[in-house]
Amino acid sequence: MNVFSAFKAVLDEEIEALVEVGTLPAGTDPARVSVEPPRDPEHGDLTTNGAMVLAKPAGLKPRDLAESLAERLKQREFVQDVDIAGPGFINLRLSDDFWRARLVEILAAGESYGESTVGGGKPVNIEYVSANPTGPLHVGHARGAVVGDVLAALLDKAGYAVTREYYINDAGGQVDVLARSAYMRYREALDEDIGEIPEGLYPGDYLVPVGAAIAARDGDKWLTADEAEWLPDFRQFSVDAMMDLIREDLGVLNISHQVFSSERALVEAGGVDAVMETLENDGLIYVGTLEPPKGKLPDDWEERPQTLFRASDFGDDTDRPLKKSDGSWTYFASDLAYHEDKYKRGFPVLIDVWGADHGGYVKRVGAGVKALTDGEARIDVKLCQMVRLLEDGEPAKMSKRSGTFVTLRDLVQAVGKDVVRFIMLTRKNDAPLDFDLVKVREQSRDNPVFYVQYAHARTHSVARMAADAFPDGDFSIVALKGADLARLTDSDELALIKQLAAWPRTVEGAAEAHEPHRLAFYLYDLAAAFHALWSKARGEPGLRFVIAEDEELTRARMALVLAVRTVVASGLAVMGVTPVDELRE
RNA sequence: GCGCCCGUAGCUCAGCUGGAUAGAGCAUCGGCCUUCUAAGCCGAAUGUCGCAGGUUCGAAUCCUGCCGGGCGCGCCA
Repeated sequence: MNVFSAFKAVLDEEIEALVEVGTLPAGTDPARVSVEPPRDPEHGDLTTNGAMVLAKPAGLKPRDLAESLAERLKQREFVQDVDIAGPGFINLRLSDDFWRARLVEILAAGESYGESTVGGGKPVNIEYVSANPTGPLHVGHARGAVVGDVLAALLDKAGYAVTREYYINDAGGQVDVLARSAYMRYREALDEDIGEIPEGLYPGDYLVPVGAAIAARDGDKWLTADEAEWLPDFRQFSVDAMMDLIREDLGVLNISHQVFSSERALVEAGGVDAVMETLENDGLIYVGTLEPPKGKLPDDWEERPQTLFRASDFGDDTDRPLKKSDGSWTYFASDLAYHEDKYKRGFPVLIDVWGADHGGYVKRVGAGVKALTDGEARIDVKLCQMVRLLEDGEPAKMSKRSGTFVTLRDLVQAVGKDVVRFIMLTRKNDAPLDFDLVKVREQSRDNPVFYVQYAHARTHSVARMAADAFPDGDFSIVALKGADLARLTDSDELALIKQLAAWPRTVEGAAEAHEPHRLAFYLYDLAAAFHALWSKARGEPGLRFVIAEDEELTRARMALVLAVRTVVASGLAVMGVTPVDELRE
């Protein structure tokens, strides 16, 4: 239950009632009215701006309208207290029993707590990673991979029908380079001395087994053949091999896409031609000459007419080329076809996760999607900034030979899947991220992964204490749902419950905003509150979770502890991080 | 030159789509271990939310213009 939207519904009923009695005019629209947690908990549990938002169109003073609403809200179930503050905020305080009932709800729901139906089963396509199939994934890809994957899980939890997709860029020139590079390795596998891999080809030794595999399959039949004969075959073979490699890389992060779309397949099936024809018929394609970019002119600039898409009619800064000088489609052309294809496959919401270096591309794709779907589809591009690898504050110098980069696999091997997944979400996607390989192994509050895991482990530690203190006690979740929760009376205990009850709202908010990093911040704050309560008992032994002489009180507090465990586990599950039961070695 | 992103405490960053007195970690200072794991907790101090206008009952948040940083800028993907 999202407490805030639940009470928004209550408020809407009262607004409607005021319309019926004539206090508010007919047609009053409560859409802009919000119910949220106040910034200062002293103000209550919930606050609404309703009186301020609705007063003006109704010709009322905000505080007068607030009075009318407050009178009605006071009558509602669970509302303990209502007051009006500042320019017209209505602050609600809910009964302690209402909050205690959230614990039962949490324990009953288990890890599914926080699931929501706001998505309404709406299909969402999220495309992420989509690295060129020319080699293993590196650290930069890891961020987009995690952001995309967790956003997908988040949307799923919020009730959307999510499809995880990977676009294989296998139609451009770079896969020909890949094929030629594999050919070198093929010759090498047949005992030819190839020397250094020539400039412009991929030197990585991950292509050695590819060359060897082709040699094993085909023998020396390609050695004397012209490039035109062997290239398509080598290209397909090595792209497939690279995609296997990439799938394995993603596997170490526990990421798997449901759909892999091939650019080449799209082009060969005539998908691009079809879309271009559509645009042509709509009068959105013409041959023209673009202005050279102002300021720094490219060295080889020469004016020439091009086939252009009228992107500037749809919000882009300029029109965009669709054909290369050799007559083949530009990447943009096939990307238009690809996005239209996604829309036609039934996705009104498209999310793309890209590296920030592709930022200049966002507008033109948005323009294309707008043109091709009559503005029906919504596209949101999440740009991921750089990841800086550090070692204790200094730029990391993880073993890298010249010409290679730190691979995703190296990173996961160094710190583990869970750490990579968590750390990648400790910043907004559009903020640069420092990933300190030393710090993430520290066991301190400075390391959010540890801190949150410690909270989860501590719930188990406390449970062991309880079992020791009451060898015959039943502290199972089923039993604890029946605990006498009225024994939870400390203000910090109740504050912690309220924080737990904010989880469904956090899920919905993060999902709607497409901001998975909010989960990491929520969990960190929740962990801090739990640790604080635990520590408070150090000074006040009566607050300890386990009270040896009072089993019923212990049971009530264990219900709270298990609820904390449940919500932390629920959050980590969305993040794809495995919770630990114990940290001590 | 143009576009996009960013500018919040000494440092690193949040700020829940416009709400009340702007928050957290690190660092600094002061407390707290015969312990439910001090791998931590509590408290103090810290601000021209880059600058200037505007919209609004209300702006770190939206609009405009500057300043500063990053990324990108026709036939790479």
